[in-house]
Amino acid sequence: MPRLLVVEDEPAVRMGLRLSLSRAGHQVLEAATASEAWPLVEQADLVLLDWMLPDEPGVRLLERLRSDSRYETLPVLMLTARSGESDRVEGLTRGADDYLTKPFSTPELLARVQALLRRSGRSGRIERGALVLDLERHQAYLHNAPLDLTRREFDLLAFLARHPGRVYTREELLERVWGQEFMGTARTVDQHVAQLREKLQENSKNPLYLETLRGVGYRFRESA
Amino acid sequence: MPRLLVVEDEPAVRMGLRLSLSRAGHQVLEAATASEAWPLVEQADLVLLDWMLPDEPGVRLLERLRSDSRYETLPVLMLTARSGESDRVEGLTRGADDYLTKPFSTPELLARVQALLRRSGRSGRIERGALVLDLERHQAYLHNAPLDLTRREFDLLAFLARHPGRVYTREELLERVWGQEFMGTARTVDQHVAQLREKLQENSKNPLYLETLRGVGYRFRESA
DNA sequence: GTGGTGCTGTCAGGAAATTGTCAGCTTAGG
DNA sequence: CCTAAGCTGACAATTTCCTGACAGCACCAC
Repeated sequence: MPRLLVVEDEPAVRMGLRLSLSRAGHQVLEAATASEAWPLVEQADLVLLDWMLPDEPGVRLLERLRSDSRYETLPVLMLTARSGESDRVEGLTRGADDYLTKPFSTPELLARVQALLRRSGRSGRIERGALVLDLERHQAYLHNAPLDLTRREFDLLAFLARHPGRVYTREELLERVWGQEFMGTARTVDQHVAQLREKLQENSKNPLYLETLRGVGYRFRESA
Repeated sequence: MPRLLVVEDEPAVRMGLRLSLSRAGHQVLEAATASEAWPLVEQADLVLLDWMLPDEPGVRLLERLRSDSRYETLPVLMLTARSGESDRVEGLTRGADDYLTKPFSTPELLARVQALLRRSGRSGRIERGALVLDLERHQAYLHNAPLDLTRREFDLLAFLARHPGRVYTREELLERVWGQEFMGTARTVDQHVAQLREKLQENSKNPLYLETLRGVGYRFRESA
């Protein structure tokens, strides 16, 4: 399920967006300001960004995103109350992927969101070599054969596969995949990695996908 | 273990922060004033900075940090009792990375601290000539070829490479890389330096990266 | 120079830490 | 009540880490 980050200071507008988007099957993260938004960006598949924010202009945040290699390709949909052509041009030249002028209709919003997600390839499909993860269906495929993964297994694999090469400690994984409320041991992660490795038919000593970094954590192998 | 520097003059608030943060697995350094804080900054991975301090405004300290090349990228989380928008804007424009308005909840505090630490660790890429350290991937490269470093080796190298030219005694290195709880010999450092030198293919007599300062300690060679 | 002194480089074995794996317990859902 | 998933503790297999010993070198005094 794609995660959308709504950055909008007006509570009423934000709620409206949340309702429309979550009803359409998206997961919605919210921020009222640019500074609130920044830490959440990492988890987002698409950002809906208001032009005017209390702390800094939306375009400034947009610039920061574009200058960060991690977010270069993250789709950003600008929202604005103004309908002036100049803003539109400015937003797009600064790196916004699309543009929506308030007030806008819900179908139009959803259509553009869908289009952007599809375009960015984040619509819920991660492909890493012979491994394909369909996030919408919660279904993994290996060499085009469906894999029978449990929820945790799938979530863990999807999380790691989202950022190949990046190492995550067990604690980070517990927090991000299990959730902050999880109160168990870090070794739980190992167990699920082992389970995944078996289903992915890989050897822990010579892994195709899930690498162990002794003393650090796990990472999804970078193919290139 | 990340080290957080709490700069806050109210003893009660400071204690609260210390408890919350240390319980979350962070190491906490404390300062009641800006002048107390300054010498501790060097040891910190993140600074939690109160807006108002007895000797000088927090933003002034923030400015000093930002104008020092060593601390340009050090994450700073501003704390303030005021909820006024102007302060928020001022703090962020002057270089704070995030912002928290008192009173704040512990989960929110921890979440923001986590996010900042993650971010600062990720953006970290240290390049020193043919040697590249990718902190995000926990992977070192020499002439673009990946190096197989253990955790300690990588941590030690990363620490030294972070401040080229600066000498560290064995005791300092043990404290910063191994942690305060380490109770061993200082010679342990030598062993790891030797290990690193071998993997970096360098001669201890004519080192490219890791220099010995007899009677003092080690330092990463300044290329320029 | 020469010799002494202290510091550093190096080696190898044992200690310690980390991870893989297994089996069993608990829980949620049907 | 049954099944599957999730989690944990225990143990084994590795790997990493650390230490003590010794050799070698730099620096100093003479």
